[in-house]
Amino acid sequence: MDDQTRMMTGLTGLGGLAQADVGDPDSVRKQQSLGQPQQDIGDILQQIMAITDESLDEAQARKHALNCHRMKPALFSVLCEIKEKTVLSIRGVQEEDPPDPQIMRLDNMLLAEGVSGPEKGGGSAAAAAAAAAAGGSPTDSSIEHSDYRAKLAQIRQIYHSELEKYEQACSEFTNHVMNLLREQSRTRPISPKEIERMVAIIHRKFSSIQMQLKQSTCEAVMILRSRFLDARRKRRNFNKQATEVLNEYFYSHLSNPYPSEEAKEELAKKCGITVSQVSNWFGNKRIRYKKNIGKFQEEANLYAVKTAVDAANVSAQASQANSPATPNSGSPGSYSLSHTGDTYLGLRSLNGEGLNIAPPLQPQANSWQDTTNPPSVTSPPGPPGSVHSDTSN
DNA sequence: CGCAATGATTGAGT
DNA sequence: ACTCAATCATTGCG
Repeated sequence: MDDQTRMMTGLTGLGGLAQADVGDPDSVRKQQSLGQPQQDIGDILQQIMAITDESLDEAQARKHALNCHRMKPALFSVLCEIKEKTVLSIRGVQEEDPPDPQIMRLDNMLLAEGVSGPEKGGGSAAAAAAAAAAGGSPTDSSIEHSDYRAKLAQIRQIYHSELEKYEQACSEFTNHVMNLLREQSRTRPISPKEIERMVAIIHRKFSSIQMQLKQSTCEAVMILRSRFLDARRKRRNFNKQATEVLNEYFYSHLSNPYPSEEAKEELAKKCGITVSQVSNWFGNKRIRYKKNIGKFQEEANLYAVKTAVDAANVSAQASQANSPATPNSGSPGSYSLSHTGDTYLGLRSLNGEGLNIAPPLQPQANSWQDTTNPPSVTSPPGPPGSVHSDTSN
């Protein structure tokens, strides 16, 4: 619209034949037959109104006539001239097309979920991770697994077919517009740049539609995930052996039950769970132990005995190998032998598995539970004392 | 079914 | 980044 008005004003300002013949047909009529302006205007209106009723052939004929009009080249050059003056303002409008961060986020997520990536690649990886996190029976999880995969595949299929549809529609529409513009470029100057710009506009419109598709696909995947893979829903108790290993470590480091990263990895490997599961376990254990020490008394004693026996076995073997070695042998843990509650009997060789990488012992007994825990009423003599007394026999 | 146990998550604090 | 504390959601037992 803006272009058109500019052209018109430009034409009227030029004067001469070009204006009279082509730019303003009304004035032509005025010049030729001033006597009957009313009727001429009526004619023109009639023609304009009739345009929509014309058949395609008639329209083509009219177009052809216009293209062959003797003044057409003149009009064209005038239009070019006008364009020359206005082209700068057009140029300023374009640009600004960095990859939309939101669409990138969606793309990344779809890729990560295996919806938009290569077949089955990401999906199985995510599912495998979920299975590992579940840590439960493999048969059970693999059933859910395939269920999840089937649903994911369904989503993927819908996504792809929709995407294809959009892309097809987009290219069809773009082609249509380009043809239209090319056709029009015979009568008015349209640079390839402008066609490009128009195409970019169309693509932007379509990509916003595409983003909606991606967004809803993401939502669907999220729902599916929460339905199938939410760890809370799929919680499995750790197996007995794993719990035992974790408890052994916990009670043998009772004064400082904070396994280092290495220790966590070791424990994770031994238990067949992930490091973060080990962290979770220790977090839960610490808080629950602290909350009700009395309740865990029995457990603590049990593991104290267990560890003591293990340690005794190990030390027996060790003393066979190098008998003169002192029991303490300068280990930082050994000084707390008396009453820290840690490392019963000061023997930290825990199964000889290399788990003795625990952080340095704290001189104060169980300082980790001192924060909000007033000497609990429920805990009789405190765990360390009883642990020690039990094992020392 | 109710309940305790338990693994995971979340939000605040450091 | 890690821990704590509270909480959620599930499991397993009586």
